[in-house]
Amino acid sequence: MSDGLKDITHQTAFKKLSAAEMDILNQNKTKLSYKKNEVIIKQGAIANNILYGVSGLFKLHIEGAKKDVILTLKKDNVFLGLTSLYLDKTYIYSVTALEDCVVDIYDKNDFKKVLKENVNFSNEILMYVNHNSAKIFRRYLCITDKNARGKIADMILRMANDIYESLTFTIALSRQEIADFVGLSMENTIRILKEFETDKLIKLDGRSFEVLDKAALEKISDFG
Amino acid sequence: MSDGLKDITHQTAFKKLSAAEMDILNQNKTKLSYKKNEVIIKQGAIANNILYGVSGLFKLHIEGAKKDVILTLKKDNVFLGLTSLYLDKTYIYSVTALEDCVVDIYDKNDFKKVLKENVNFSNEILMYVNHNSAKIFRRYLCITDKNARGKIADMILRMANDIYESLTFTIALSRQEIADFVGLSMENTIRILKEFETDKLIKLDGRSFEVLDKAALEKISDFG
DNA sequence: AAAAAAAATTGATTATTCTCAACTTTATAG
DNA sequence: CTATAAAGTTGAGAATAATCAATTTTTTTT
Repeated sequence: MSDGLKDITHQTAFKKLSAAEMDILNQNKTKLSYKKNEVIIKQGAIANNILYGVSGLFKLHIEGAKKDVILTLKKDNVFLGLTSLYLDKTYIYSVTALEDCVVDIYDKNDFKKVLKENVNFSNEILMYVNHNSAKIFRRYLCITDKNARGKIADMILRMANDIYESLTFTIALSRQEIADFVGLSMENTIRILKEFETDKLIKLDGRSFEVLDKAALEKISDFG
Repeated sequence: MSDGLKDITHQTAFKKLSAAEMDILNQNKTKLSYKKNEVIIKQGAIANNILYGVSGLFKLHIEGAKKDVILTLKKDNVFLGLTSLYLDKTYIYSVTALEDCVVDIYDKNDFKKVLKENVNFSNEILMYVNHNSAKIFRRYLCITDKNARGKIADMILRMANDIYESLTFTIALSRQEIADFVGLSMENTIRILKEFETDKLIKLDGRSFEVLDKAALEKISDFG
């Protein structure tokens, strides 16, 4: 189940930069703190910035006609909003803080300037964007190929393996957000979670999760 | 409905290269023809190459546990397999010819070499990968947010607007492939197509489609 | 051109998931 | 610490989509 889904940190990109190039990035840099549930990037807003998540947990999501769809979660030391680098005038997804967090905000044009100067930096960024694509491809497969139980099992494993890196974790997502993440109704999501608990696959207490039978969850994720 | 989903051609990337850099790419280049339905890139194979689709129509798809999931279709003058550039040892999706086609095959290491040398080329490639991400995000939203009728309406509009650029077209996909594209069962896919025909939204004759009421399809796509 | 195979279609049934409504628990505000 | 709001839970019924089976049409092969 660890098909390279864990986010790679983006710290190494900055190491490719000279002092002068860092100065270009830093001249218009702002550091901001956001509280839990605050919107950091608003879908549809003019994309003037590239953000770097210094600490915290981030939710990337698109507001659909009927649902809010969570594309992915991202931890600290990752770029946010890279997709709008060359492409769009506006951000194509929103980013919301799932925990209190700190974000460095760079000017997009400064960013582009450095990208045009430093090929190693550029290639590093290319690698991250590549990585994001691969991640979303796998998410796409998951949501299309799996039934509801498989989706929930996959979500639990992803949280344990990639986000919290522990079989015991307190999830930052509400039940509604879990539903938005897996693309199911909240009621169905809750029912399946309870079912997993009854079957002794997990232990639940509000938002605290404990994976009791990882092998069984993997089986459900793979074949469900 | 034209939210920048139409593929941008990748021709301009080559214009950024010097003669010497083109030589690097061309030294190990092969030009191959594929017949309709031939597999060009096989998911899971060692990713030694970057491909450039010269002519034809390409299907990018992932073989899931139960279903074959079509990620996207691509026309001529686009790179194929870029996602495996820095990331994976193996291709994460398959590419199959939907029409007879011609493909230039580049060595991945030559490609990387040029990327490391030429920042303009690198930025151009970054733009394409960006663009692909945006496309798949929208597909992800579509498949999660829309009901079956909405998905089919969206598919028809995508074909008309982005792939065939005409309200009248002969689709290269079988009914099963249309189902794989929208993530529905083949039977349900057929039923909804027939329903649209009965409702005078489209005219169907085997694989030939004619969009009769685009506005209505857009409404179904947006609200369905 | 006939036979065989593949693809497309249709109907009936089953399974899955969603929606709605009521209710309980937890969190927040005064 | 009570009142109020928000989040989480449960059950019943409706809606949606999948599956299975049979049949027709189209395509390919001989």
